[in-house]
Amino acid sequence: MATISSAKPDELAAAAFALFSTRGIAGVNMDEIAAGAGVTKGSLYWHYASKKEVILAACNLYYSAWRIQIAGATEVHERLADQLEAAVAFSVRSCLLDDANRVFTTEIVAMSLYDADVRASWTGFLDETERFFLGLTHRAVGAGEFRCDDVDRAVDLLMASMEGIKQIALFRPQSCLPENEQRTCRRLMSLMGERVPVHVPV
Amino acid sequence: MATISSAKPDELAAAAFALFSTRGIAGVNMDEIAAGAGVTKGSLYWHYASKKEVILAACNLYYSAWRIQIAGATEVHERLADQLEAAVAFSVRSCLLDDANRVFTTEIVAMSLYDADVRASWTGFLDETERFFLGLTHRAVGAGEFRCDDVDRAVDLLMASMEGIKQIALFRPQSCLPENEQRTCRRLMSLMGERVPVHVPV
DNA sequence: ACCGCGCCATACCGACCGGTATTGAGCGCC
DNA sequence: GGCGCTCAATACCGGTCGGTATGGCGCGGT
Repeated sequence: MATISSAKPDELAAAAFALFSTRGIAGVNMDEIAAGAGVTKGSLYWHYASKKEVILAACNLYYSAWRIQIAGATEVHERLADQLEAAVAFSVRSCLLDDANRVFTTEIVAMSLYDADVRASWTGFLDETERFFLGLTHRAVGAGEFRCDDVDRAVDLLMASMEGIKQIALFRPQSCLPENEQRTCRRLMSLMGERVPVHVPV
Repeated sequence: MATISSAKPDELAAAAFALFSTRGIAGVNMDEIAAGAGVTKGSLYWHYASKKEVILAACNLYYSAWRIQIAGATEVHERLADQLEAAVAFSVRSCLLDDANRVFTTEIVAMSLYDADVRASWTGFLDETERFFLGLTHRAVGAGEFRCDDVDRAVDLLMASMEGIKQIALFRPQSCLPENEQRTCRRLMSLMGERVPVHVPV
């Protein structure tokens, strides 16, 4: 058979992420993760030394997916203001509609309360997200496409609001309805600043 | 001895809350909860049928403490705008500085992912909190002390931001510094609307 | 004096789970 | 063919924890 083997750890991490994001981290044991990838626990422990390593690998998988998705959602737009709006819309959608996202991130946050490694991992992701929005907003403002008096304040509030929205959506299912999703996007954008209307030459 | 006994369940719940809020719900077992109240597990199970009942009792204790604290923080002010500002300041402070608050609520939110009873309990608390801020803001606006075009939007964003701030503070210790705490309060208030200056007769 | 009952302690069960020890199958290499 | 490496499967250990069974102790009622 001679499996190339280099992809196996990723396969295992993917199986772990799939289970974690539906049944939670504590709700899944190592036997089930192994079974999800078609192997047994003995093999799983050959690739990862502990459950925590599996969790951190699943985190990295999540971060990679996020990078790809938000890049795909924004890069289709030419104008920077549109990119910013698309990035916010993508984030809101994933907060409100993506149950896997909510389950996984909530568990990771809870785990960060006690585990410094997991906390460091998530801190890195938060930093990356913040840099993304800061950079995009600054560029949109610099290009004269968006008006925002205090970009740092705006992005800070945006980040907090999005985390809060994701959390509260668990308790307010009606906030996940399409019309409320759009309203949430508008509210978040109005919190950021306002678009500069395109100058249409006559 | 003949202990009055009526206070015992609350004592047990208080011991449970103290442990939950420092070491998490999953990190505390029934023996430790009982020991924290000076009894053994047998007694604990005489008062509560399951660990979940203990958890829900600890939740109710938390809600009661919140009611008392936020009432105490606001009622010292005469003007409604001041009350609103004090309520926001209290919430921010408890989000940023109160580790027990963060640990307990994060665990409850994570538990709500899978347990409908816990979720219902926390939903009730969120509703209560929202009603509190909606009512206070509406009254402040009605009394002409505060200007806010869309109270529903403002309170929605406020609730989301506060939950997000509490969560993100775990990963950004510097946001808990006093100067950043005040800045956060100002940002949240600016998100709500603006105070109407007191009319000082000359 | 006796009983019932509220309250508590002791001892224990059974299930679960992370992690390990051990063995073996396939494969490249000499 | 024999050796050694990689990777996988089986069985098992040690410990934890929620929950239960059972018995005891003191008090109030009669």
